[in-house]
Amino acid sequence: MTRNPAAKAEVMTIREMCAAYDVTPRTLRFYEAKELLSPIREGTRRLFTRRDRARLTLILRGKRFGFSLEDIRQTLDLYDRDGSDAAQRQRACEIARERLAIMEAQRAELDVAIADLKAELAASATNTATQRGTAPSHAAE
Amino acid sequence: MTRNPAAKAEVMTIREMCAAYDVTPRTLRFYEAKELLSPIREGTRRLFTRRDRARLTLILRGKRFGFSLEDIRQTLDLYDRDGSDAAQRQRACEIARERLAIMEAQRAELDVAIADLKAELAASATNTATQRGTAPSHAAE
DNA sequence: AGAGAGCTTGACGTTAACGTCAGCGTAACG
DNA sequence: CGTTACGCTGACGTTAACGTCAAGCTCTCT
Repeated sequence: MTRNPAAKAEVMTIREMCAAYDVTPRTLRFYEAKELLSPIREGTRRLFTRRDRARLTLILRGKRFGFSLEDIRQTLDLYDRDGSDAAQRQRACEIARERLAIMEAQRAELDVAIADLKAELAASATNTATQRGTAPSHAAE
Repeated sequence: MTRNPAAKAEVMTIREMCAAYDVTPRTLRFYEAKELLSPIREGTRRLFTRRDRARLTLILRGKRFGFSLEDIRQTLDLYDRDGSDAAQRQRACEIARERLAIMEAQRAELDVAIADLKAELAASATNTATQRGTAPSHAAE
C-alpha cells in the first residue's frame, strides 16, 4: 500500500531532493514554511512532487538573479494559478510583465558589465607593464 | 582656500552622492568600512571622487546581479590595481575570467527565464478560460 | 554668542536566508 | 527487542547589509 506502481518516481524524499538540487533539508523545509513549496505528507514525512521540483528549479534560478524569496514566491504563483477569476489573472499578468521588464533591464545591464570586464581584460592583456587603466564608462542611474 | 576653481565638481559631498545614486549616508559609510569606497577626508568630512563614483556605479550594478559585496569588492579591485607585480596581475586575470564566466552563464539563464515567462504570458493570454498550464521546462542542475 | 544644519563616529537593532542543535517519533534491520 | 537511520518540529545562532538612534564636532548665519 506504500508502493503504488503508477506513482513510481512521481515523488521524491527530502534526501533525494537534496542530492538532486544540492540543497540542505533545512532549505527545503524553510521554503515550505515560506510557502514556496508544498510537498505531500506521508504521515509526517514530506514527499516532493514534480510540481515542487519545477518550482524549486525556478526558485534556485531566481536566486541567482538576485531576487528575494518573496519576489520569487510572487512570480511562482503566476505559473500555476490559472483557473482563478479574471481580475486575479489580470493582476497576475501585470506582475509578470513587471518581472519581465526587470529581467530584460537586468540582461541589458549584464551585457554592459560583461563588455566592461572584457574590455578591462583585453586592456590588461595588451599592457603587461604600460599605462594606468581608467575606470570604465560611467552613467549615473 | 576651500574652493579650488580647478577642482570644480571633482568631488562630491555625502549628500550629493546620496541624491545622485539614491542611497543613504549609512550605505556609503558602510561601503567605506568594507573598503569598497575610499573617499578623501576634508578634516573629518568625506569627499567622494570620480573614482568613488565609478566604483559605486559598479557596486550597485553588481548588487542587482545578486553578487555579494565581498564578491564585488574583489571584482572591483581588478579594475584599478594595475601597477602590481606580475603574479598578482595573473591572479587578478583569473578572477576576472571566473566572474566573466559566471556572468555569461547568468545571462544565458536569464534568457531562459525570460523565454519561460514570455511563454507563460502568451499561454495565459490565449486561454482566457481554457486549460491548465503546466510548469515550464525543467532541467535539474 | 547661540541656534541650526550638516557631518562624524560608535553602538545596537533588524531582516533575509538559512545553519545548528536538541529532543522526539518511527520504521526497518539484525 | 534494541539500535541505527532517517525524518520531524521547535528554538536559538549566524551572516550580510544595512537602519536607527545617541552624542558630539564644526561651520555659518543672525
